[in-house]
Amino acid sequence: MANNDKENMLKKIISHAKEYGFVFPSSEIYDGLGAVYDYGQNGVGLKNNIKEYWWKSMVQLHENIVGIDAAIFMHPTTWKASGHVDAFNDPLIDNKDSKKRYRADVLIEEHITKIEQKIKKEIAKAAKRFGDSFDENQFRSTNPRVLQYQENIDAINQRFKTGMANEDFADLKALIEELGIADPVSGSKNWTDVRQFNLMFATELGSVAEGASKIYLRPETAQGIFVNFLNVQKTGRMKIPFGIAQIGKAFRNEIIARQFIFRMREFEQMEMQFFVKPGEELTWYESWKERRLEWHLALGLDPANFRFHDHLNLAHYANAACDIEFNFPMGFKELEGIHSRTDFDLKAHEEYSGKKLQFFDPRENKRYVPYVIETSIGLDRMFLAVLSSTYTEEVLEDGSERTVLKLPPVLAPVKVAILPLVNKDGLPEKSREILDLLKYDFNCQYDFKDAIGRRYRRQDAIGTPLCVTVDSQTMVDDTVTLRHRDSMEQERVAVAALHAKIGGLVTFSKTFQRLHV
RNA sequence: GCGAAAGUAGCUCAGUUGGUAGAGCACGACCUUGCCAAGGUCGGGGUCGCGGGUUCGAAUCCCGUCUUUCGCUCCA
Repeated sequence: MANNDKENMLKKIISHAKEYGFVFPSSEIYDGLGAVYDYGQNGVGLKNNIKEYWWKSMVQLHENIVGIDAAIFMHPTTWKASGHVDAFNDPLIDNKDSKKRYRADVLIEEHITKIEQKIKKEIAKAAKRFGDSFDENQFRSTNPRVLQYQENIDAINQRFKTGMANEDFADLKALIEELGIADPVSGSKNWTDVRQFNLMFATELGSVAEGASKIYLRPETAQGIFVNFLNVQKTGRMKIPFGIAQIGKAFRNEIIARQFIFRMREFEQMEMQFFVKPGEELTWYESWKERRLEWHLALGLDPANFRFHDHLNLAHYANAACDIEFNFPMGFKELEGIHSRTDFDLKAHEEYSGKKLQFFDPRENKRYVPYVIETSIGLDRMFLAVLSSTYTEEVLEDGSERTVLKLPPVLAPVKVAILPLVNKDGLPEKSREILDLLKYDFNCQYDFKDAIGRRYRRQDAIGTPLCVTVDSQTMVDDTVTLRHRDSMEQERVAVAALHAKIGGLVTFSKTFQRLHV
């Protein structure tokens, strides 16, 4: 029941997002493209505001954090150093009956091992029979059964290696079928095709004729920061501890990418790598954990929707790691990761590039590779978190319903709607005057169509926090009604006071004051 | 990739045993009017996901395919 409600909630949010121009399926007129989405006219506003909130809170509010914007393409060796090339190059095969997934190369290697065990058995038997006079090498080269086995192994091995080298997955599958390899769990021989599971999208740089080199679309933005560590540290005269922030796209060829914009093949990350003195990393790790949660809560989102999840199985590069999880419509899922990455990345880049990536500490007269605390938040996930937790269906006192996005005002794509009560008697002209007063500082929308109540509801649906309504009294005393989205309350405000009043409600300053920096 | 469900107008859906594709909302124009959606008149919009097959005739039956959602699986 609860699951059904949640499922329906996600569906409602998806259709609301589409209906009101927040998120569209990519290339929808061609039936869409799996796990790729486009942000619409309101979505881009919300997304940009989330970026701005993050960027300013990092770069503008911290003297020791600076930003960069690294290219999506990077030198191929980057991904060797980071471990991405080797870690994700496995040919995979699924058993259709047991639904288990295996590495095709491992299945074949295991099969070879089995044959080798048969040879060992033969040798053991013969050794028993011949006693001290037994010569293993001679036995191996003369015994017809062992020779047969060995020939078999050599044939398989050759075909296996050729198949792997040429990435001939069809032949690897044929080999598995010919050898009669069965699923170790179910005994089934009902296999799918062999597929390469490579998380990175590859393309060619330069012309093929000149010997094109394979380059990848970055699967994470972090490496762009690590390879620029020295550039930024030297040119910015940065002293440890300091951070480098970056917002940018990353690409992962997920086999299964689902759940709306939660897991996409093209997504955007907001990352900050904080470089610290070795030994101090865990203190900074704790500090950033708290500060990142604070950043979320400062928006006024319900604290019950957030929780920490500490990693028990740490990745090879980390000595502490946790997620900030958010209560999405699909349940609590990772929104942001905070990782103590040690000196793994910088050390790896030192090794592969041959360049020293170290910081010289003049006070201690010592040089060291800094340790790194990473905070990495998925922008699209943040977008979904904000959208899903602020989507509200309300029943009003008179029994009517309204759908309202209770977006934090700083994030709302439209800050103010300017609405002439009637489309005559000089009200449209007056409304446009007021629009000109506000539009340079706030994203405004002008709407004269339909009854005023309906126009309020339309603004509610896209999360506009404020509506300015121009009526006949405005023509007399130069005041307007200011209508508040969440309470639906109205107040009379002088046109001259409007700009300051709105500014106090929709700009970042108040939100920033809740941050400890 | 496996399994399940779905695909008809921008949205939500109806469409009888196979017989000329509909409604409400939304959208546009005009009229009326105005402080919390759904007054009036007129209008635009769909080769029913796509491709085959059966049939005199297919949105409807059959096969294939694509896409989406959910579960399994995966997620440095």
